[in-house]
Amino acid sequence: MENNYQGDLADIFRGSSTGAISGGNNKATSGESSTTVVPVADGWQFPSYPINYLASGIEEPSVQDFGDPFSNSRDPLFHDRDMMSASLTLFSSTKDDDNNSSNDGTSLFGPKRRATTGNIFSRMIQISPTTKLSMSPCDSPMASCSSPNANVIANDAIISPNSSKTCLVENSGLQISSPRNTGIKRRKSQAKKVVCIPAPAPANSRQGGEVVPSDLWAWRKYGQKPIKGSPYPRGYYRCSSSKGCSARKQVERSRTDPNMLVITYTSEHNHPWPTQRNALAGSTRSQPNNIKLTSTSKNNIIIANNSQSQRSPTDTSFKENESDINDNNTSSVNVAQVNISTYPKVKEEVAEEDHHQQLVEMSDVEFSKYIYQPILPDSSNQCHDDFFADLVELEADPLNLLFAKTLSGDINEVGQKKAIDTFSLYDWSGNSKKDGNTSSINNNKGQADT
DNA sequence: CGGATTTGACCCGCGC
DNA sequence: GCGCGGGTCAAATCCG
Repeated sequence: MENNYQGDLADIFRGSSTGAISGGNNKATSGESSTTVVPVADGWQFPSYPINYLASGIEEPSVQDFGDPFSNSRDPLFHDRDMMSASLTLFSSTKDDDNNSSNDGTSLFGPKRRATTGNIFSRMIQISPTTKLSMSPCDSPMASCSSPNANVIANDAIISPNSSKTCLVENSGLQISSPRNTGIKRRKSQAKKVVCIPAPAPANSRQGGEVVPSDLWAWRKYGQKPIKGSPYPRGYYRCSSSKGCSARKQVERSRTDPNMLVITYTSEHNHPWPTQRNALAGSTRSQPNNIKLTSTSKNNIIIANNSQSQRSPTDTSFKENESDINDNNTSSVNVAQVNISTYPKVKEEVAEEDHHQQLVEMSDVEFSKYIYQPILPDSSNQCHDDFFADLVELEADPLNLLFAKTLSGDINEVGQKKAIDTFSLYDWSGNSKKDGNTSSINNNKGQADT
C-alpha cells in the first residue's frame, strides 16, 4: 500500500498529462489503468482542517469566507480553500512561485488564490435543473462512478476515463427545503456538488452502514433510502454543526464501482466551518478512527470544471475539451486528473529532470511540485489558462484537501516527512463524537422540538 | 442518560 | 390524476 500511495500522487499528476489537461480527450483512455490494485490510501481520510497551512505556508482561511455558497468556506470538502492551497501548492508551479504566478494567467495555475473565490466544485457542479443526462452506465442522478480508472467530476458529470464508462452527474435539481417546513420546492434548481471518492472500508457500524469519510463539518444522518437501480442505499446527512444550517449531503456507493463513494452536497452551510477538531463531533459515530480505503479502483480522479456546464446528453466524451481548453474565453471543461495508480511511471518521468533526483529528500509539498511538473501542460499543450485558474481554485477547495491528503499520504510513503499532518490530517477523528458533541445540538433538538 | 442512528411513514415533485 | 421515486420526519433503538 505504501507504494501505492505514492503512486497515487504521482499518478494523479501523470494522469493529468494524459487527460484533459493535456488537451487530450478525456475519453481516453486510459483505460484500464493498470491495475494493480492499489489499495489506495490506507488510512486515507478527509483532512482535518487546519493542517496544511503550515506545510503550504498558506494563510489560514478566514471565517469571513463562509457565506459564499459552495465556493467558500462551506463544506470542508469544498470550502477549505486554504487547505486546498496547501494541497494545491503541489500543483502550483515548480518554482517557488507563490509570487510567480502571473496574473495574466500564464503561469501554470494562474495566480494562486486569486482566482475566483469559488472552488472548482462551485463551478463543477452547478447543475442545471433542466439538464437530463442519461448516460450509461450511470443513470443515477447521484452519478455512479464506475471508473476503475478515473472519475471526472465536472459541472455536470463524473466521467471515467473509459469512454464507455462516462458518468454524468445529472443535476436533478434537488431543492433542499424540507417539504414540511417551507413552501420551497424540492427537487428543483438546487445546486449540487458531487464528489466521487474512494470508499473507505466498511466500518463496523451498527448497521453496517456506509462509512462516510469525515470532513470538517459535523454531519448527522437523518435518513437512508434504497435507491432504485442501485444495490446500495443512499444516506442522507445534514449539518449538525450549526442549528439551522441547511447544508445537506447524500452519500452512496457508486453502483458501478462499489469502491467509490459518491457524495452529493446540497445547500450550504450558514456558518463558518469548525476550526477545531472537536467541532467534528457528531459526524458519525460509526466512523472508525482510521478509515482505510479499500478501493481497488484505479483511483484516477479527474476534476473537471465545466464552466458552461451544459453538456449535451450525447456528449459523453468530453472530446471538446481540447478545443475548449484552447479557448481562453470559454473553456468549457477544465480538468485535473488524478491518477492514483500509475505513480511509478510518473516517477520515472519525473526523474528525468534534474531536481527530481532529489525527490526523496524533499518535503512532500516540494515533492508534489516536482512530480507534477513533468505533466504540466506547457505552451505546447495549449492548455487553457482558465484551466489553471481553475486549478487554483482547487487549491482552495476542501475537496482538494481530500486529494491532497491522498497525495501527501503518498508522499509520506515515499519516506518523506509528514509535513502536513499538523492536525492529524490523517486522523479521521474517530474521536469526533467524544471530542465534540458540542455540535450535536441541532438535530436532536430540532426533532425534540417537534 | 444524552446523543446519534435506524427505519418506516409521510410528503412532494415529476413523469406518464 | 395517478403512481413512482426520492427526500425528510420522527419514534424507536442503539451506543458510549
